[in-house]
Amino acid sequence: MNASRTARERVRAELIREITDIARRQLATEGAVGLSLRAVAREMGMVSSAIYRYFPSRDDLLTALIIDGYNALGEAVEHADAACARDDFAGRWLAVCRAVRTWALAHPHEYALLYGSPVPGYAAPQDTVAAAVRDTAVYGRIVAEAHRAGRLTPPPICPPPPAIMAEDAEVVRSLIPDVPDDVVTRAIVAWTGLFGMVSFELFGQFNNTITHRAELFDHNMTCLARLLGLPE
Amino acid sequence: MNASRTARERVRAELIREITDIARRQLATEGAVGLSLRAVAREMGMVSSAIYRYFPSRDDLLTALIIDGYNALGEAVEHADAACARDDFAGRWLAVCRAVRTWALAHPHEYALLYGSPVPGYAAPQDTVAAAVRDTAVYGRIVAEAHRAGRLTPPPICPPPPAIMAEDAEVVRSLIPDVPDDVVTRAIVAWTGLFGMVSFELFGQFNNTITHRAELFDHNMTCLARLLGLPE
DNA sequence: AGCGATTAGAGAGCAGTGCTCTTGACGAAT
DNA sequence: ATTCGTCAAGAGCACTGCTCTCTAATCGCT
Repeated sequence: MNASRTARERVRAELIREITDIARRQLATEGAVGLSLRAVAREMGMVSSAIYRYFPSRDDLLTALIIDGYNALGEAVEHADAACARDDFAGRWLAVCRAVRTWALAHPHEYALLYGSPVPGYAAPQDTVAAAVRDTAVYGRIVAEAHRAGRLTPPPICPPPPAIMAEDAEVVRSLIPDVPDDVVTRAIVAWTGLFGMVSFELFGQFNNTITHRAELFDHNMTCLARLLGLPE
Repeated sequence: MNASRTARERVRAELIREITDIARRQLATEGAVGLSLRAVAREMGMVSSAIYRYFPSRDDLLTALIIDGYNALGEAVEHADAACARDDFAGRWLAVCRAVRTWALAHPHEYALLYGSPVPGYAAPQDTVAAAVRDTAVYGRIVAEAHRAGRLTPPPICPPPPAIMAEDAEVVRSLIPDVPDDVVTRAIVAWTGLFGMVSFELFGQFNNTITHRAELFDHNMTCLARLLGLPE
């Protein structure tokens, strides 16, 4: 009985996989608003209403794609970090930044789904936040390890963070353990700077303006690394 | 004859204004994807097809809203800058940053239209880029004036910008005149950092994580100002 | 003042969407 | 062998952007 149940479950899981695959392909070509359940069904040779057996609504399909996207980006970031020497903290940071940019350029619509304007009326369920921190954790680990190794020497240019932010830092601390508050705030500056840069490039803010984007990206990420206090 | 022509033109302009007003209100409540020409027509007591006399397509209406948005943001930024002492460059930068954030929080959907994921299949026409640089010009002016006044003393932490970027800097130079390349690249770091921060807050990346957002924002913008080399 | 040309609005209609409900068939457990 | 839950299918609702045709009003000019 158990075997038969899993047989049914298996074909069900296979169908869900196929649906998300087709949906991801559609997302890549048409974007999030062009994602159509009917089109997915058509491509599968199903009738549209049958899809609702597997995803109760379009938003649920979007949620699945979002989680997949966070995991794909997280994986790319983890690989980039793993390929570096552990004590080359600046190199790890730059590798992580490049991995984010490369993945985003390769999957622009998925990136937009993760870091672009939220789809109105769509509230990201709690499932997504777990996947969302995957890449952030990598990069928090780099900062934390650099700090622990005594290799974090931030230039004395930032004002001390307001005391009120200690609580927030508390929440963030699970991602960047055992670092002082001012390291946390600098890390947030670098973090938002990274994604601000990638988003600007991807969302067209550099059009007609900046052409040597890879070079500028590397340079700016290095500036942020210095602000963070990463060595070299 | 001129008067009568303008009579017709006037009612036409009035209707266009009314359409964009209703559309903007709809945008504010429903978001860009919820913007419906039929709903606008319904609210105006018109039939849907009549709208097409004024906006040949939904994208054209969106374009009008985008241009209006850039101008509204630009105006807010200009006002914030104008309220500061001309030689208080750090104060002007922070005021501009706050103006962007305040405007974005007050008009989240419009901000998303300007700086969020681009609507797929929608290519921003050239008209929008002219309006888009309005706020950027303000902020480039602050940096340029600080540099000209000899008040720009960037900390020696950034590597020199790659020579290849000189051409890009050339293009940007109209917005930040008469500054060396490394000032331009630092300015881009600060610029992307500002919008990266605002976008993260608005697009939900700080949810369940950072609560004292105004304080963190001010602090981080000050860090970026120091990186830029703005005094005080 | 009146006539021809231009413009505005109304309505029907097409193709597409997300989603719901009902119907009939199949396979598994009793 | 029969009951029961699952599944695909189809019809249908309300909505979208957009195009067409037709009518009525308005404007410019003689």
